[in-house]
Amino acid sequence: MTRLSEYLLPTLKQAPADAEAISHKLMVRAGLVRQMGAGMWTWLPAGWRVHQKVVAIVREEIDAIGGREMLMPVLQPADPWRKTGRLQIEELFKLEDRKGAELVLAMTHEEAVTFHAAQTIDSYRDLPLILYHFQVKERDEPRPRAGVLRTREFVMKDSYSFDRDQAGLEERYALHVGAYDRIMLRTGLRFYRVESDVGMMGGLGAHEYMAPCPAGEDEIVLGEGYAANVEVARGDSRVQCVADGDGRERWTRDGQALALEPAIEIGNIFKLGTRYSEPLGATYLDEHGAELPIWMGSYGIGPARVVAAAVEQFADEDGISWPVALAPFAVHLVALGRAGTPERDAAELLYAKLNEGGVEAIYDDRDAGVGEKFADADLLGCPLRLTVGRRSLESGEIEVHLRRTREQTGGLPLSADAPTLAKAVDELCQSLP
RNA sequence: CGGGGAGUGGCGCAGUCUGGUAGCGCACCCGGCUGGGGGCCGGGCGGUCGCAGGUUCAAAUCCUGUCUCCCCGACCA
Repeated sequence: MTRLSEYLLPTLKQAPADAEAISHKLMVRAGLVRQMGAGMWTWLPAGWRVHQKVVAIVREEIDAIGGREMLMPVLQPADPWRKTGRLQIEELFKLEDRKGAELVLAMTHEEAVTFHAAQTIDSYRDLPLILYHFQVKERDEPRPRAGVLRTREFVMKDSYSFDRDQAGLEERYALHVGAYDRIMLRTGLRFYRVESDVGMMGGLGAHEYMAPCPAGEDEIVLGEGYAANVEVARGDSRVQCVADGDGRERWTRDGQALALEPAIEIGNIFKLGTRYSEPLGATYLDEHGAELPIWMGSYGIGPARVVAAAVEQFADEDGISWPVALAPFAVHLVALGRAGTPERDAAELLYAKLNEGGVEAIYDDRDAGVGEKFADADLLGCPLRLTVGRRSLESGEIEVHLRRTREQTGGLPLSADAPTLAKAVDELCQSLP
């Protein structure tokens, strides 16, 4: 039951002056998030619903490949970080407790999960295994930016795979590629899976999931059947990059023109190998009693970035236009007329029926003008807007407006019962991107 | 970390150059009208001007220090 009159949706006519990125402006204007400090953001009720939509999709797909959800702490002893050599990373928050013991705020959870793997995995019989959690990450970013896109604290789904050898790791990695592909497809985002630099993480391979959008921090190179991040493309012998007269770069692959697009990284997957299991002593005994290091993989996805990328990709001049899978509500019901009027009574009845039918709806029952209500509905960006006013009473129909296309579809009968309404809404949603 | 910009009511801004005790729009509260795209009229509430120190009879305004935030770049395990 979500009546706007009893909700917290602080929409704004003007964006904060210091906001630059589309997602930053719109997410604040639509009442989804508010800032507390540099790189520190609060998710307000409607924004958190969207975030949780992403979380639910991710959870389903990681569960489907056999992931086991758990929860590890953010506050951790410094020791494992010292052992893996990551204690001196500048982005790592370090602190002491009252006794002077060294602690860190985890920026990711390889140390923690490997620490526990060392404790609890003893035999080849315990493998393979996929563990994951949704947990806050803390990073002392030199420069947080663009609203929720680059923050110092954010929730991440990170999963970790454990195998007895490299072949097993390849299998677990392939399972994650499949899960990540399905996750991204389900969100409705436009995305690319690109090979990425393995950097200092070890040379076994990595991919990034990139969502093209104007606020993107990275650049990807795109062609027919080809997508790579810039670093990888530069190392590809078939790819050529020449500067033209204006100092701009022209990319080609086998002579075919490639496009350069800004994108944000919404997920990444790494083959870690024994990078963490060796220093932390995560080993198992094989059939012959030999002690061997566990082969690991690490797989991250940032729901907040998925949300921001969706805003960036589908926004228009009036506000957000969510993909159905991420929308805070499927339906934004607008009631016209004051409380006590017949049209308002009809809206109330419709709202009750939507709830009864299990439709996720936000109901604008405020005593506000039409313009304000429609403007807020456009801003918030729910895929379907249903309007009940005098016209509805005359025609006997609820007006249906599609946010993405601004299409006014044939009305639904006001007299429809709850199951019929739910079915109609569901069918409409399925026809939408 | 380098470069640039900004801190005045919840949001957007003016006032600072040329010191005289804070103003506008929106939002909010009350009353009335209106009711299909941020509507209208009237009446209100709310800010020791980021913080600290200094100069002065007097500081949002001048001086010094400091904190915070934003943008570009570097960075981004």
